Amino acid sequence: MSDNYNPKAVEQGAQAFWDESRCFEVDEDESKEKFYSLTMFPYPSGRLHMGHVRVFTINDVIARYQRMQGKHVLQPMGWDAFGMPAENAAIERGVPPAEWTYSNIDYMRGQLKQLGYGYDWTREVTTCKPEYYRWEQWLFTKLFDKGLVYRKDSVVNWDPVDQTVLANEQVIDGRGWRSGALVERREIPQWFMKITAYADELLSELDHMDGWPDSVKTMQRNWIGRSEGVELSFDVDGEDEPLTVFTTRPDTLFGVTYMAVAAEHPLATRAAADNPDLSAFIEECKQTDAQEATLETMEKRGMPLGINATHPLTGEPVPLWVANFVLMGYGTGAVMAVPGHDARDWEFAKKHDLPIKQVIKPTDGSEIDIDEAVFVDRGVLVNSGDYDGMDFDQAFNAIADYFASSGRGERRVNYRLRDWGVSRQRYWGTPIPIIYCDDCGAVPVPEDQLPVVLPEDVTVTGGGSPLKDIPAFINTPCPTCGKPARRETDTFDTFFESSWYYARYASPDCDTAMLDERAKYWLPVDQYTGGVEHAILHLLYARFFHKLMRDEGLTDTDEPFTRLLTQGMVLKDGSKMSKSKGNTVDPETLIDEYGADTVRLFMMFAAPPEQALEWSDDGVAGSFRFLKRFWHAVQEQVGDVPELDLSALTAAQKDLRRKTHETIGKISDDIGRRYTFNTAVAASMELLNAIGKFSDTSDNGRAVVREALQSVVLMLSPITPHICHTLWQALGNEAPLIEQRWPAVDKAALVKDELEIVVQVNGKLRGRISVAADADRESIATLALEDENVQRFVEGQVVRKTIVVPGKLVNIVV
RNA sequence: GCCGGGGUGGCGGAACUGGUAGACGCGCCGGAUUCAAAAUCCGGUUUCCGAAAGGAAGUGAGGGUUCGAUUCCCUCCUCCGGCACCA
Repeated sequence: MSDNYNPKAVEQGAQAFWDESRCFEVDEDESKEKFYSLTMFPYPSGRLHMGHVRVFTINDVIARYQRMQGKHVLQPMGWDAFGMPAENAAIERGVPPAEWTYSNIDYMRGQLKQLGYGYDWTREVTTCKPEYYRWEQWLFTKLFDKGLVYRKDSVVNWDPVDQTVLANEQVIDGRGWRSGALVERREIPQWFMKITAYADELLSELDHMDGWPDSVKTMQRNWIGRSEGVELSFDVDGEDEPLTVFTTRPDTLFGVTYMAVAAEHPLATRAAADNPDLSAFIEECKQTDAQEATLETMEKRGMPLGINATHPLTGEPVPLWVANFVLMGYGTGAVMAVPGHDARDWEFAKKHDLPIKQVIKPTDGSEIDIDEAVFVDRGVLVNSGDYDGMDFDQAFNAIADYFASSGRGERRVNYRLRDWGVSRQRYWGTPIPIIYCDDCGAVPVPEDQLPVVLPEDVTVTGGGSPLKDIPAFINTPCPTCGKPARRETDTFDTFFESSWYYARYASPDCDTAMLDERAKYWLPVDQYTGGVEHAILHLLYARFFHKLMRDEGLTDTDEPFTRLLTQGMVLKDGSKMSKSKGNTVDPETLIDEYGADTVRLFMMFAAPPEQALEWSDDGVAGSFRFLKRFWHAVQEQVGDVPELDLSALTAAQKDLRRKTHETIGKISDDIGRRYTFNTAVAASMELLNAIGKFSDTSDNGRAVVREALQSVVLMLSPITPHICHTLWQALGNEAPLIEQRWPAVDKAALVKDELEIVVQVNGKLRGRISVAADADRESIATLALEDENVQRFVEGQVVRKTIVVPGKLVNIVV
């Protein structure tokens, strides 16, 4: 081995070895236990950023560790290749999106190889290729036949100057990012997937997903938002149809003092017809973007419609209002308002001087002033006619039963989750496989005409999708009747592609079906790693797609990802690294300077994976120094070493062996169970420090050091695989490191004769004592009291209690 | 606004099940080596008092439970992620 650590040579050597031995290419070997380890695939934005390096390293560490446990490991990589940035690049630089995307992929693939990740590149998947997206087009048409997709009007951000639909990201402070015009809400017809049909399963399955973080499961539960309530009807003056609302609080029904409908609601539209003020207000309500955060934080405004509904129990008139915080498309587009017992209704009533009625009183009998403060807790009904005195459950049931029996309402389960709108008015995406015929309506493209290929030779200007200007794409005969018809020009939401790619890695080259039998070997994914920002949308859509594919017979499992790790962001100076902030650090520069192992090591050492990681140039230099020390520590020990003689160990040799095997135990737990790679690295450093302090050059001394060093090389190999590959060879091992098993703990090495016990007086540390490992509580307590410093604090006091925690501490309470 | 997560030395973090707060690393200080510097090696490093032994305080703020709280409970402050068309 060379005298100095030369990362470039070491890394090229190791990577060449892995390439030549094709050790990361895997088949479907039924005799072996499989382990499918996956990261969320990257968008090919141009170059890798530190966030990529972090996820990929975390997952590579897990994959390599599992391989050392004897598992048959699949770790694939691919490209989430459709999306807006390619169109933006096309507008700015005139490069067609396809060309831009493919050249980015080529560059980034090279960067991934430099980092030494153990991918099976034969399974690479690129979502903008027809051989990939044809299968999601196929699935969409299957779901069309099953009634799981439908078309309805839905709200988008409309830029009135550019005459185009904007993504939420393109709306800055309520204005279009290019035109600067105030964005409007506009309704256009779009395709939807019935994810709500799977809401109950998506919710209940979470209870069994032990490998997912509780925080993610909680977020998904809240997102799905199952609630049990009652749907009830209010008659409206001058209308044939009653107004239907859903409420989870039918017990507060007597407290309804007004109702509110969305600006787009037909009742509002009709009332505005001969009321210019109202009409102007409704137009104003539409002058906002379509984001929920905007809606929930903006000033709550409203205006009376001048129409009354009739309270279904009291018969009293209830005024109807139009309000900017009620949205068409959420439920029925109308809500009943109970200002006494709902915070938002209370504020609105205060502002518009609407009556506030108390119909619930606290269970503890205390008095409240409903005019001073809203009361939202469940309680006992008052001012509610026959229902007075009932508690929540009694009132809920009684009122629900009354409405059901009178045919004016029914119990209903409601979800916060809405169906998934998949239409995008953009070019660089999967064409939605639908043909519109004047006679036959919307017709799915037949299987033998798939894929609907996206033309790649286009000019993107930013003024709407270029597909609209390609007659050869649009004009096509109706598959049903053969008459001239038109293709859909919208494309799928890019979440569509990322909802099933994990399955396609199992059957990447299958051209007869979406998935084949190989998928049943590899699925589900055992380990999935990606950013927390995907905790809801991507992970929920992927779970939904898995169930859709299951119901098509393509897989036989219910959930796609067994264990989930959500990693934190990479920050610099306290904020996320981003081009716009100008605080990025280019991984490639660092690889050039220090090598991939240093970058990988720093990433794993600087923070636990789930936390945000604060970038530090000094920290990277420190990681490099450690690898140099590691290199020299091994260099000092190369050459043959005698067999370890366990029967003739000195106390110091026993200590180092104990440290070695304690460390093996700790790191196995840190990497295998806890995923705290930072403490695994720290433990390796401690062991290496212990080796450095050990100066015994006797035969047995050298044997003990060799055992310790070999253990460090093996245990750091998932994190810094290149240097460990080389050091392993340098230590005289014939078989390559990549074929080695994880080291095992020798329990005999862990045995201790004496333990150090901490002595507290009134919970404060006052001394330490050394006791025999098998000492009983009595003798530990006695010994503790004898300690000189302890005596000072106990003297003259009455010992009230002595708590002995075996192996840990004694607390003397005086 | 709603949902989820964080806040510990000068800095990144450790303390896993309520039991020694600050492992490991960075930075800094001192020393060795060197003509000198870099690199490397050794030692120190929460704050305050003390020569030391030792003592007091201390985990965002305030309160509570406990022999004992960074850890559990309540209230609040603050930062980060998500909120359905960024990926």
